[in-house]
Amino acid sequence: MNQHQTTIREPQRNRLTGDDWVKAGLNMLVAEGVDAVQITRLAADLDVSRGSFYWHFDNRESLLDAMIARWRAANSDVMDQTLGEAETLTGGMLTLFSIWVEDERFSPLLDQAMRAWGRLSPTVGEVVGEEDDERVAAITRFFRRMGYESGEAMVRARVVYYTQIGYYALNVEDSMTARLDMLATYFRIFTGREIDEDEAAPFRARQAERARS
Amino acid sequence: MNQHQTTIREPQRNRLTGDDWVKAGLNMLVAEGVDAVQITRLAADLDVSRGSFYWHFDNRESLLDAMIARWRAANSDVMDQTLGEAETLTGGMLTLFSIWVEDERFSPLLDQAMRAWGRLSPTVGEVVGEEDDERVAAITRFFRRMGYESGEAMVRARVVYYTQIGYYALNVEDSMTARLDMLATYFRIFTGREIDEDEAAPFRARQAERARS
DNA sequence: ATGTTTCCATACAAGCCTGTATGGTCTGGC
DNA sequence: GCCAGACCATACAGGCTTGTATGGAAACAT
Repeated sequence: MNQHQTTIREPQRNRLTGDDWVKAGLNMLVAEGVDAVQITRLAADLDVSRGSFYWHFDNRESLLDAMIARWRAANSDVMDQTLGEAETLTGGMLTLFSIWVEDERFSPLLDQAMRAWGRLSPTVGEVVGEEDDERVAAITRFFRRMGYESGEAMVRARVVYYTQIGYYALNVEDSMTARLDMLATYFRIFTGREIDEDEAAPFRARQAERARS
Repeated sequence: MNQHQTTIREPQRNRLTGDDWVKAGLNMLVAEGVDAVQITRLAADLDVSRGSFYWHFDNRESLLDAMIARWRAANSDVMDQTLGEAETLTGGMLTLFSIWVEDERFSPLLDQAMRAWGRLSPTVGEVVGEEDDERVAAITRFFRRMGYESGEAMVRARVVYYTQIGYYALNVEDSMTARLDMLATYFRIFTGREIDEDEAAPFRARQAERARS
């Protein structure tokens, strides 16, 4: 700890940081959309007055900008890093499935909310689009490493990623057992090959366990 | 354009029906989301005063209800009817692709807007969910007719439909030639079989023609 | 042509949200 | 102890939207 220099103070118990407002904003974005991200409502949620907000931010616009930056920073390279370690086709695909259901850095709900926002805001749409492109590129590289021809790798990456997006866009809710029953079929469609059940066994066990808690 | 000496009584045929307001509402929904569907803004678009609106509708809520009903009615059974006529696997898949790009009854943009709305409104979400289920069921029946086993037919239907949804959710924009280049690959992934190029030739020609206009 | 119905314009009263202005309170360094 | 700065509360002005009330004009029947 520094002694004579001014140090960055720890957030006080009762006081807020700018990031608290950003997190509250993202929560509100997920729950009710951008238009519901209002200073008045966030202040009520945080149990504080609007006066606090205008100390941390210039205006509502700057809060929205901070929310965008936070999402982008949290998501960047997650898929690329995770997929980069995959050594087998089955392992990589299971990793891909896992990201959406159990990776802490990934939030499908926030993803969806950002996408809905991006549909109406060109600047947000651009950020989301870049992120999407990076993810598809990461999956494409994975398929290439697994020996797929360039064009096919790209189309397969798209089908996999778009299906995931569509899955959440449609708010599909089927049970974990139903999902695991379809696992081999999804794998066959996505890859054109058969899943390695020996390698999939731990994944199945882990997901079944997760479903119980 | 003064109107001082005008005894030329124009027919004033610009009177509106309730459906005009509904259509304007849907346009606004697509362009800027539900929260932008405001009586004041629609009145400005229709070049009329808000007084008109409150003659056709009780309040904003009833307009939104009418918008939902109109979307549902326009979409109902479209996919089922169109796919029901398909005799071959290639024919059916091409029909499926066509619906999204050239069927007048189908509007992917409105679809997307309704989905974004449904994310925030439970009642709308339920309507959209029912429509989605019907469409997936229609595609599943098609795959079954083409000889796929029941479980596989359902999963393939999902992959096809979710991919379409994801495709639009991501605002993908690639050229028609690029799309046609990937056609055979998409077909192979979706169906697990090879496309009948003889049957696909007219489709390719028609799409290439559409791209020029 | 005349009265009734249909459709629209205008004015007004609420309510909500933003941004600013200003003053209060808590915290840490000196 | 005291002071400066970080943090927050309160009050106010301006803008925008909804819904209602009410009068007027066009269309249509009789």
